[in-house]
Amino acid sequence: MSKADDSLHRRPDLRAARPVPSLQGITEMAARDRAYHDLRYRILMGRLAPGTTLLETELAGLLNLSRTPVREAVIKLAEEGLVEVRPRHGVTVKPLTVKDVADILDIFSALEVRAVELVARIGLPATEWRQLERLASDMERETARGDIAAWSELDDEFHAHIVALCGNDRLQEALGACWGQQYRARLCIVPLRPSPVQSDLEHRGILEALKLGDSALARLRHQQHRDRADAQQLHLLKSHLGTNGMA
Amino acid sequence: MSKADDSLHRRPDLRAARPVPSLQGITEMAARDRAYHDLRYRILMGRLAPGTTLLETELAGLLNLSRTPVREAVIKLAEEGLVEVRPRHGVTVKPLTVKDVADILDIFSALEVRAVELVARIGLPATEWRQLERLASDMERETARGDIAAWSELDDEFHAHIVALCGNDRLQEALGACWGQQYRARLCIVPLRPSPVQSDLEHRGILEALKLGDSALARLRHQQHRDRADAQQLHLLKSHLGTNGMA
DNA sequence: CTTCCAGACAATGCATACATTGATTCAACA
DNA sequence: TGTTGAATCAATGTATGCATTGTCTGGAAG
Repeated sequence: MSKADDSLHRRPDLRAARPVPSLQGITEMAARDRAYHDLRYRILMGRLAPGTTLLETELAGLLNLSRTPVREAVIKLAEEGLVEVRPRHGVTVKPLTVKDVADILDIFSALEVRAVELVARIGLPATEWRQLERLASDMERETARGDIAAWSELDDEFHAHIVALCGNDRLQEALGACWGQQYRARLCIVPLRPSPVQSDLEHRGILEALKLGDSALARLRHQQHRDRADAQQLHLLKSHLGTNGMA
Repeated sequence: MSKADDSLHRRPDLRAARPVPSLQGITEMAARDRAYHDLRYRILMGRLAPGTTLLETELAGLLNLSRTPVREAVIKLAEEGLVEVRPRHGVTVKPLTVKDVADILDIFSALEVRAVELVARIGLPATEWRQLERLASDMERETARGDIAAWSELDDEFHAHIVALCGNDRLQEALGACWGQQYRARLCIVPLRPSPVQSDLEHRGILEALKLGDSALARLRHQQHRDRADAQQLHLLKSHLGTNGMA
């Protein structure tokens, strides 16, 4: 049995829940994964703009690899919904329409609400609860300072941390995939966001429900949190970008 | 624009929601997809028993293909959770533990409830409603006749049909993946199932809520339906198979 | 007898070669 | 001038070859 296997079930693995781009230690990975992470990173960060079309050969050249691992990476990205492969036209970085984001958020929301419900049912270890409290406080501090970007990072971490405790690896992984898809949309509305006072309040409410172990309450509160936050996100997207494709 | 593209948004595509194994027209597919569908079929139908381990080369020989398309198919199956690849030990058909099934059903349930809610919100076209009514009636007939297998098929179709109307392709696709994963578990408890009178009643209730366009009611009823049905399925699995891996 | 090390072997991961097939262009005919 | 057809070309999908690397076995030493 490998080390990776048993470590998987001891501490919550944040990376699985938070596929926020990161390229550390990318050199020691297999070529296929390097290609995957590299391309994903470029797409999510906007360095590969939506609509960009490249041939498999060009991608291989770009990454200094042969077509085989690049191809496998591209297939994975396509299944994840980040690119589209049209058999003789190359792979295109998918633009996200508002409808796309709405669809993604629908899935994301349904899954995350369930995850929170599960966490409440399992019960939140004291250590984790303290960590989450700390994150909530940090967010409130950033709200006060008006640093929305920092707040947003912490928000990601907060949600991911809860999800990582749900005990359902598949659920966590599915959420990771959704996360990646909505990341670009999230990025581009960060500067437009109003002060997240309401979210901070709701986070406290969710934490309280989790601490109580009241799964129905946690479920309800998180559902409301997401409904409101998603509606806001969609509203911002719609009003500032029209309904066409975008980053 | 290709034919497949616009047809996708006209009529509900049941295949996407119902990845029930089927191998028709498999000869005219690309090798990669042939490999994928063929292997998936064999796994889901139990012709490749859980625990079976094969080398890439052996699989290629089995399907009369080279390693490349087989490899891509295997990667897809692995992402879907049906097989596990251990780098120098071959690919193993994953056994499903009760915990696995519980995890899968958790996701499935969360997503399907959301899908039903969406359908209620969108509104159910009269044509579709009539189709669903017909399916419900057919199920009731099978219940009366005591043909659980036939009932189960219809139940699949009923659920898939509703999901296909939710207007969220990604959601539908995600449900398809879950479906595949729980299929084996479902298969092996079919003969153990009690008469599904309760499900028939609940189906009527869901249809009613859908007809009314009451999304909250639809959501509630479907949630209850799934909770009960899933619990029953898990109970049957647990009591008749122990907690170890199985088909 | 058990454990550790070294060497051989074989499966995979990557690279590359090849064939298929669809797109594009140019020309001819209506 | 517009449309249709064929021919060429190039990108992908598949096959195969090669090198890396992990595993397993056998032997020796503690």
